[in-house]
Amino acid sequence: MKKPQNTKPDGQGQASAKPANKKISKGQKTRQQLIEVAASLFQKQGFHATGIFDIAEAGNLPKGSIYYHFPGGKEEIGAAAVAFAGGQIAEALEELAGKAKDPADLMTKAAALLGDVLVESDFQGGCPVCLVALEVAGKAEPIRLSALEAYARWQAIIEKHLCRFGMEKKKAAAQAELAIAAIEGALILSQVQRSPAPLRRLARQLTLSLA
Amino acid sequence: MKKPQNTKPDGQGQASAKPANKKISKGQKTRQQLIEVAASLFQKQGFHATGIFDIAEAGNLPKGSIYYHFPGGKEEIGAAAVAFAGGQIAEALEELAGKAKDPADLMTKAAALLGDVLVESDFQGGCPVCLVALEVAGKAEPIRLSALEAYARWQAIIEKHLCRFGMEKKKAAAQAELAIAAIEGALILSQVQRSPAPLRRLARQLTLSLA
DNA sequence: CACCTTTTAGAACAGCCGGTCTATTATGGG
DNA sequence: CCCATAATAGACCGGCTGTTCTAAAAGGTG
Repeated sequence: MKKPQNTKPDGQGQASAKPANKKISKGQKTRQQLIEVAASLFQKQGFHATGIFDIAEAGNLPKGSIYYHFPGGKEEIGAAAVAFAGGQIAEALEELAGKAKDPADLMTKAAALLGDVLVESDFQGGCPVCLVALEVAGKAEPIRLSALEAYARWQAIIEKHLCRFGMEKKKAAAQAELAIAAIEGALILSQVQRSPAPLRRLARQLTLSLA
Repeated sequence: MKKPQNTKPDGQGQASAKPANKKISKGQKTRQQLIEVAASLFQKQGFHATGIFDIAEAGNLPKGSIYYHFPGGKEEIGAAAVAFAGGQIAEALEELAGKAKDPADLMTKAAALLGDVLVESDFQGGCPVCLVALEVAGKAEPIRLSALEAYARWQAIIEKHLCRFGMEKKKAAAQAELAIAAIEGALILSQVQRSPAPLRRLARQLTLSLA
């Protein structure tokens, strides 16, 4: 985790002079693609087991070029990937929350979704936010912050949903936090057991405490 | 993860001929010590971020000697460390279960214990079982099995405790699984938030669903 | 087309990692 | 006290890692 500095694309570069942002300069597109493949790799293999080379290869780029898009190195990629993955899950959760007919339904559907992803990936696709955040705990603040935001957002979505079905705000917040923790934990159990059963059972059990 | 082979201490060596097991051959003691320091390092830094050298150093041994005690290399150390850490937590849990005046009390005390460990380690000491297991998911079966056993044991302890307080077996099993998942998840939230609050709130919330 | 910027290519590097090997030193039963 | 064995010491290796650097190509605007 050194501190390199390139002929910088400004990180999120808003202020280039001449041939700049009409829409999204090719570089931003490449950067986004790299974030996506990185998120996928981190989810399956974890942060430390995924090399810069792996990410570059998956993005069809020589590994040296990675540092053009991410001057901050692996840490910057990690933070971006966690933020992206967290956002993806938030979006999925929001969609489910919109369609669910009640909180119990939401829990069941969310657990089912995570279980499906897990099974389809041969139990490699757990929660990327959790895995990466724990791996670098205390060593990469930007990554922690990305994870923090992801969890807050998920919790807010569930909390809002609970409120919508008549739960008072205070209780909803606590229940939402329990739901996030329980699902996260059940995902781990499912991964370790190589079975979606824990996730399924948890949804049922969580539902009971919601009644 | 290669497959080395030494002039073997038989892994758990029961069958040496001449100068063998009166009590615990010094080697077994060293091995145990290595497992303990490895477990501690894995808990704080994770599996991949912890080098063989780190473990050797912490055990006051040159790194080459590690392979005398663990012919299976890092994977064997990992499996042993996870099993050990899992056992330690199980023992602590059993002690708490013995002293707790009811299930709610057990949850509260368990969460408090984990929270204390977390805070004292500057939020580096999460759950080693979870972290290591996720890091090597799909790549080191022995480690997965160690984690599996740990979770099963924890769950059994809680289940038994719930039964002791009058819950029917089936429901107790489901509640115990929820408790494990929720605590595990809350530990992650606490670590990411750098605050023991999630763990504390979860214990309260879990208690409600127990009533 | 000319020209400056953005972006990619790919080599190079120092350092570390897991693992192996052999020589040496403790250990402890006979 | 002897001697086989257990255990430690420490050098060594090939390979990989994150990172840096410079040169070339692509891109797009005037």
